[in-house]
Amino acid sequence: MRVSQFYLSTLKEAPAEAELASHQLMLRAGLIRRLGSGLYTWMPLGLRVLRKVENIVREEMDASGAIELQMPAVQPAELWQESGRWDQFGPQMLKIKDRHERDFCFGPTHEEVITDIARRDIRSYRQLPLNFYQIQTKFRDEIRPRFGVMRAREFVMKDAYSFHADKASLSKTYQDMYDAYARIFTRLGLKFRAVAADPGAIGGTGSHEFHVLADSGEDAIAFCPRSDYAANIELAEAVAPRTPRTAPTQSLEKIATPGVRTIDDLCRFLELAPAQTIKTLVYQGVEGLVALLVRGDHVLNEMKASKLPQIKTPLQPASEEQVRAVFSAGFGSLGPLFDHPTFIRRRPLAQMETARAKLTIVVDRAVNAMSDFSIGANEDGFHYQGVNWGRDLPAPTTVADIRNAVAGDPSPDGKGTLEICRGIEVGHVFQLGTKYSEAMKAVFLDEAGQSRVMEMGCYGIGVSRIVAAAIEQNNDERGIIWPLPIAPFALAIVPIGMGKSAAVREAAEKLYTDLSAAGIEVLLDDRDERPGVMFADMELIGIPHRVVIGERGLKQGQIEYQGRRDKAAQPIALAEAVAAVKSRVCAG
RNA sequence: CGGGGUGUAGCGCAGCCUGGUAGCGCGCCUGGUUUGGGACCAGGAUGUCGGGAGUUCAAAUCUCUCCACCCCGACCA
Repeated sequence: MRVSQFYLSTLKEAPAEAELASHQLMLRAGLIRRLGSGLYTWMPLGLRVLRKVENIVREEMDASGAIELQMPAVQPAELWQESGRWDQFGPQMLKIKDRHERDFCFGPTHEEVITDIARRDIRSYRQLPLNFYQIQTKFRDEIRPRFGVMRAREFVMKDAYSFHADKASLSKTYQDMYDAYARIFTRLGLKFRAVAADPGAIGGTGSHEFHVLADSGEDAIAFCPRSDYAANIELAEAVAPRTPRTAPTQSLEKIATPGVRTIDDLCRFLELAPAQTIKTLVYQGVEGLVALLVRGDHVLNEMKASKLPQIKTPLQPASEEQVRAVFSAGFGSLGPLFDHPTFIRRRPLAQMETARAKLTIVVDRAVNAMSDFSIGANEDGFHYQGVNWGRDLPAPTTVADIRNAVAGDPSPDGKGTLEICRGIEVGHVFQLGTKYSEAMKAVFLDEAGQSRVMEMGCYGIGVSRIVAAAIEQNNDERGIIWPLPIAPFALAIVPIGMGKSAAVREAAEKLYTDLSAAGIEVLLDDRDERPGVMFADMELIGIPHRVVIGERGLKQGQIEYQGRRDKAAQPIALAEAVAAVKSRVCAG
């Protein structure tokens, strides 16, 4: 490709709307242009990258035995009403009406459509298993689209859905997909990690996410460097501390803490470490309120909390009024000392009793192991210090894992200590089970002639997100550094003064022709711009390999080669240029 | 949805407080000189100052309202 016949539109300055490196670079390099919130045009250069990602995904899906099809982006409401998700999916789904006022949605996902296909087409166990996939545009009306195509509303996704006669077959395909995903992200040249994940809203049993590792990632991953344990922080088990509760050394003391509202305030006021305090978080329970006790330096895990049998779903914090009615204190001075004689002063006991009787207290494992800690006194402006379970108040009866794991926690597999890193979720595999096939009556006849519900799996890859994630992981102050497999071009030829010098022009043209014929994707910068402009552009758009041809070198029969990550250029004899460049490009 | 911020030429911004009819850099166009790291000289084009309403002799500037976009939050009591 010649630059003069292509379309490059680079920007010197990043548009103010972009914060993240990949977003800024995608705009500056002219890969994408924004149309509206979460809506992007893929410009020619960006589209080349997107297609490369798609093709790698397609090749590996095909190789794994999946079969490509394409479903409509617009889907009738009836299917979604049948699965129960028309209302359940919520405002993320873009609902539209046709001219007859019939309801449709722009598909946020395709379980319903594919299950409809399966129930119409598949009759016998002999037809199973099957794994269909498509690469297609989805629309999800995100609560807050951001970071360009990283979290866009309209985006390209590879989604696959498998159908099985039994769970064993589902497990096998699930494993096949897991392996295919590992191959895909390896081929894309990305540093990634597969992590155990929560099946979430889509439902089902087993689930893994694939994350591209990047500090700017929106997800936190807990992993153990000494084993293969890795899980999304939402799921990672926070086990009890290695050291059990120690005997009390301090005496109980009630302290006036005027104006103290947060754990930070408390620690400053009492000169304590947050790990010596307990925060009391109050939520709506199935019956009455539920107090969740988490160590001051820990973070409540909402997903774990919402799964507690005592908690009313969806997880909803108690109001200040509700809290006051039970604890006789407001936020900032709450604590668990329910049987302590100093508990509750301000209100008549009778009024308290009913609400109090219904209160449940759930204690995190780490809290259970604490001694000599500090908590709210259930009286505005007062805290207790030197509190100990079993002495000042009863030992906790309900202990559960309700917090996020943190770096330094013991690994749940017992093989070391957890570390935390951040990642961008680019793939997710689920074992759905029969959630959709049952709701939509996708059945088949087994060997015995019995009608049975199909087992299902589903497998997604965020194709457009991968482009952003790849940049997030591969860039420097000059711009993008594409991994070769997804680079829009493998090699840039930069001729210097080609308008003036016939020798430069001829050498550049010949090299362009020869290298193209050798199967290399070459971008020839034939704009006759000043060298600095061409260098800056080729670096910004991230072409992995570059050859510079100038009169200066040609006089010695030489051209220059420089890899995008190299510090300096190295001379190459013009006579051997094709072979020399080809070997470098093929080396990666 | 809550909080904060921004909207002025294609991009980045100043001007707004203190009202007098719009400017800078980059980019773009023409001509010339340049050509190994985002050139230089000369000339030039481009704005319903986000929309609407109001105040005023006069509004980019003040007031109201709507819209769009960005950031943070929507666990941390």
